[in-house]
Amino acid sequence: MFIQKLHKLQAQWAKEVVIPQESRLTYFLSRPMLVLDIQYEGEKAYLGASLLSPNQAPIDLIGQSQAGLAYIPGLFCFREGPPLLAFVKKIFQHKALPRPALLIIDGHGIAHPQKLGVATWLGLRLQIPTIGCAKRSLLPYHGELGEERGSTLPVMLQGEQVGEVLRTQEGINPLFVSAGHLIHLEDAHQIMLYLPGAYRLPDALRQADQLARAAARKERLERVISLGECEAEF
DNA sequence: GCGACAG
DNA sequence: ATCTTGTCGC
Ligand SMILES: [Mg+2]
Repeated sequence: MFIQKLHKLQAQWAKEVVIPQESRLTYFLSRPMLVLDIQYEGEKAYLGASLLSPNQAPIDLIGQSQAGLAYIPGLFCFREGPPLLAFVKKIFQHKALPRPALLIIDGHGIAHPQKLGVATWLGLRLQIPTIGCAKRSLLPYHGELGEERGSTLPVMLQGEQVGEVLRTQEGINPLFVSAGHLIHLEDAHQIMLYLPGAYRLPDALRQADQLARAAARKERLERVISLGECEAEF
């Protein structure tokens, strides 16, 4: 069946994932990073992004594309991957925008049954470091998470830690962080805690979500760069 | 076999 | 994700 072929593709791609041993935190924190999210209206995909550069105001970006497959848990990369890829490529081509050295995506990286979440998929396609940040876990985890900000619990897969449950604000439900590609969990952890914000989700993710939502409602936005239609590649 | 299951 | 107002609790 078609679904089985997609699983096989994921298993094949998972072999290409690179999780470095060394930290590059100082590098990541000194370069622009792009935080992404999507909203849908039928098959239309509306993209929103916050481009963060050190000591500069965030740049708001929106765009539109077409959803990939219907949503199937575990095969999320085939739905959101293509539109995200088209959007990011267009951002890279835009000569007036700084080129991000890291992408943060609303979804999982390798904290996935096949170690192929949407953040990993996008990292592989672009060969750029990516972090997956989800609001719910796909994999089981156990233990008592501390109430203070920064508390974590490991998310395991076949004896290997593939992600973490991370409390970003005291007494607030945690997020699920995992490396996507070309970065390790420790750096991803530090970066998620470094991102500004007083709520469960870092401000940049909230902003990306709101931008995508505003784009879906076709609102007239100021100080937002619209990249228009982004042709999704299968 | 059944239920769960990122967005 | 989306359909959608008020409402309960800190
Ligand atoms: Mg989302």
